[in-house]
Amino acid sequence: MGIKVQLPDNSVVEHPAGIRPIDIAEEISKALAKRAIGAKVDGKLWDLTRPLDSNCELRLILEKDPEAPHFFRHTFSHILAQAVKRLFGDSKVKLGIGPVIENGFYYDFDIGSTRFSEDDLARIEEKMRKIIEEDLPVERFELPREEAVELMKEKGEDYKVELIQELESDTATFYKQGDFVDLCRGPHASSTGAVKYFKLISVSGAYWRGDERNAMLQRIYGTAFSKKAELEEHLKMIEEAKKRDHRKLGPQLGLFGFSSAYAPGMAIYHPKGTVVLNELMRFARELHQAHGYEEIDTPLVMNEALWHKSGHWDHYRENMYFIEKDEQKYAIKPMNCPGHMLVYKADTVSYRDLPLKLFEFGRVHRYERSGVLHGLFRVRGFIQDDAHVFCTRDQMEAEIEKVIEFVSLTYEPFGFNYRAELSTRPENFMGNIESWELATQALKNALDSSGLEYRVNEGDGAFYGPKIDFHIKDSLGREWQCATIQLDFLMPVRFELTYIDPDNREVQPVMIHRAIYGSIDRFFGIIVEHFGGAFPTWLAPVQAKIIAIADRHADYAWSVASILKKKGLRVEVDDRQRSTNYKIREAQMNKIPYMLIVGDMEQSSGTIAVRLRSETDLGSTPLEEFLDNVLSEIRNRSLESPFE
RNA sequence: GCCAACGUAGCUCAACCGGCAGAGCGGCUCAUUCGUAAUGAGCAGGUUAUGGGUUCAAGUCCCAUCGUUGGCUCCA
Repeated sequence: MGIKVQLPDNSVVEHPAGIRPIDIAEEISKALAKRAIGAKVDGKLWDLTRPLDSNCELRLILEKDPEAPHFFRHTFSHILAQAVKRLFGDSKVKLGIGPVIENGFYYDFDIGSTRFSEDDLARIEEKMRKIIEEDLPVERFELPREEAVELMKEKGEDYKVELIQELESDTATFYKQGDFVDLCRGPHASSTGAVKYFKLISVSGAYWRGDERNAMLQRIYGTAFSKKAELEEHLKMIEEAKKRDHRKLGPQLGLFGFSSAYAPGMAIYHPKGTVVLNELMRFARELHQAHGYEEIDTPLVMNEALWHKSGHWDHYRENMYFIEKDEQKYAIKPMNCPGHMLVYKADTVSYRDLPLKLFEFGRVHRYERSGVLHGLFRVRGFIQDDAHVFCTRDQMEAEIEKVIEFVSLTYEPFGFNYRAELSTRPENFMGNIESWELATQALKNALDSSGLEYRVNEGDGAFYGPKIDFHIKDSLGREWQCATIQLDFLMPVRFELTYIDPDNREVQPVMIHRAIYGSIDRFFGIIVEHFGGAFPTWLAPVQAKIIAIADRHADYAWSVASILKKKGLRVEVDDRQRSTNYKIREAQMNKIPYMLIVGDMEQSSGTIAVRLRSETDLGSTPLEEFLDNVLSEIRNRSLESPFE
């Protein structure tokens, strides 16, 4: 019986059933067969050696194809498991799961009370290289569920047994390479010799199936690429990321610090960091004012009763801090919404007042488990640029569109790429399905008309409403969640919010909860890493450093400083008795945008010698010319210096 | 919270098998007056995270606490 196989160039070849993609590749050319790592059959990833048994479309996956890493990374994870079994004993090692992840793979192991050490990684790597050298063929086979369970029981693979028993299909797929057999959906490279460049990265604990009630397994992470250069670039990127780490740069540049003994999880902003924070807030404030938001300020500490009413007591208590005084119980706010409710309710609202937009730089505190704290990215106290838009149902979609536009305006001066995610109704939702449908559709429509790239996360919304999250891609390609737009069905009900409609009836408003920076602290951390500490001039804590060459230039340096300061520039004078080289080096390492060097020449001609942190030396420049350019650079919140 | 590693001067890191806590940078003082990434000399700086234990002797070994770092479904 023949089957018809359609190739990407639309040609169709006929072969007997059972032919393998690798055979077809060889028929086309030996070289092609050698370069192929896998195949795609009717859109599904397929092993090169897995027989084709019906008419299909076939595409070979070469090293350069985006699907290629899936094949070899998955095989790497099996080689890792095989190496661990060889080193620590087949019967001692129980396997968890070993999937492909971005840039690499991992495998979870249960090896009893033994722990992998960092040194073990080198030994395991060595053993892996040996398995690659052995060039073991990777073979796929299927077993009926019962037999599959038998096989895994026999091998003492308790976790695999659990997985098979939960399978939906009647058969389980296995892959075998030499003495190693693993339950696996596949696909894989066709032999252990077909994979090349990898490195084991780290070892850590991981709960079986990510549930902390389950056993703690040990996870080994690895990274793998098809080209050596790619692997090296990835490793270099990790190094680069370390250099840009805001936890390192922050203290180094005098921006902020942490007092782990006295305030774990709370950032302490020093003068320079506070300048940046204030600039971020000034920018946000300008935008909010221009877009019809009214700024408010609500208390940090409010009576516990408020939090019962808002529902936070029921749903968020674990993350809240409490205080008792005068036999009254108070909570430190973890969110700003209840405070905003009080502002809304202070007056009778007319439909003419809508949309009503209340905005606050709200400082919130949330208890986070010690293990999840991470620099400024995950803290226990932070400031949100938080606002609530109250509007009618008819206004809802237009208002969401405006917020999406607002996100783009806010991110523009930072040069970020970002994308959105829409999260829809979860299982434990509140309210009725119709409003959920309506709201989700409104979010979707607004996203569609924005032209923004977005992904849908079904069932990932908050219990009180659907939401859009925005993820910023930084200069190293890593993503961070910042802005969020959430519809809240719960709060207007709990606080009995109303407005008076044209027919003089009380109607419940729609409430949109949104933050653009999200947490200003996290956003700060992101831009520290994004710019590697070299902030655009409008954000730089010190915008210009005036460097006097010798003592006799100090007065002139200070007079230049005073002129610049009067124009609102943030300047410092360095008239210390150090060499010019020393002072330039220091300013350079502090990533100050402009170094203004003044000596005899400048003093006599009333100029300044401008050096950029990019090391460009502009030479003597009239003060006016410098000022005009820098002031407009700052006013425009430019990313680039006008002198570049 | 859980698993692992770690915690020595402001920072980066030494201190062998348990035997006098040290260096560079930074800071301060003095000399030097310097033209685009480090001038030289000197001085100060420590209850080795905290608390307990073992020992003639603890930064080092043991226990506890606190903190930091990497991770804790990207679902065979």
